[in-house]
Amino acid sequence: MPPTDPKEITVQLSRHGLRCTRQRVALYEALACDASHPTAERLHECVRDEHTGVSLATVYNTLEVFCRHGLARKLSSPSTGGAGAGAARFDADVSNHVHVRDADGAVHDLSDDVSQQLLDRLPANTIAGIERDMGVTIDQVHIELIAK
Amino acid sequence: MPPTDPKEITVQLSRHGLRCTRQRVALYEALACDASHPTAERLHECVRDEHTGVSLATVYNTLEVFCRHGLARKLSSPSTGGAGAGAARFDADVSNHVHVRDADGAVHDLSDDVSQQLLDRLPANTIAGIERDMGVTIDQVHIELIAK
DNA sequence: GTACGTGCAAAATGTTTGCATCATT
DNA sequence: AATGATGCAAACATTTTGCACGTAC
Repeated sequence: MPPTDPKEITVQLSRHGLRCTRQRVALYEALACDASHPTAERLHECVRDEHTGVSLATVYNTLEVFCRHGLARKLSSPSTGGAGAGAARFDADVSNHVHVRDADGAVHDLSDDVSQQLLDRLPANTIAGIERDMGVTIDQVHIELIAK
Repeated sequence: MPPTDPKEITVQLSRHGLRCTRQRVALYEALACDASHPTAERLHECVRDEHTGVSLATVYNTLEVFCRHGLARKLSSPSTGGAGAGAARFDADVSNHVHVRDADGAVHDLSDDVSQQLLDRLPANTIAGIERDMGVTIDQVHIELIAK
């Protein structure tokens, strides 16, 4: 669970060697408080009201910084069924958890315990075999359930 | 396994009520023969050489048609780690299979049997519980292994 | 004081649409 | 012949970048 308290957010940013600006704290707070996996545009709307205003470019740049430091995650974009890309969605919860995409394309989190129920079932030896065969190291496992 | 033979492709298009144009057959063939989950741009390069040329707009439009008819699937876009979007990637294999995204962002398929080993482990009763609790019907399960 | 963050606007990238023309059925 | 597909160019949406200014450290 990511911190939603400005003080804790400040601590977390400092710990990663990031400067604690009003904008960054506000942006992180908006992201952490919004369970709907907001787009950059949506976050921009949230943080521009309060404070002196944050530009959309800064929202994008700062989200990239957050992602690079493991403070946020960019979700794969909605498969609209068509070829459209749509806007990227972001999540302050970087723990391994399972997503459910409903028929409208909205993404919901599964609770931690249900996520674990699914993730725990993946056999470690099969994963190890994949790592060996492909010469990679598996870092994360993404599971997404698609509703129709 | 999607058909790669022009004759079979023609049959498949007809079966879905789609017209069999040179461009569509060429595009489907290029998609089915390319295991690297090509982007629209990449497919455009493949099919423009042969034949009289295909425009990029037609590639996008046709891919959308394929997706709508269940003949192709659009993959969720690469999580570059940054905030960048990148181009959508497409796959003619619409069966449930597992993807491995390597450190460079390239997407590889797992073989059918290994995919099944992973997918079969997901407990049906947990899925059923999710469907009940969220009021949805799970249509597909996407698993993606992210390498670092 | 310095190095880094921000805002703005412009560019780069990726995708969709309108419309005239052409080809499959 | 009629319906639907295509090509082109232009519109559109999303994301990134360059540069001048401001601010946390």
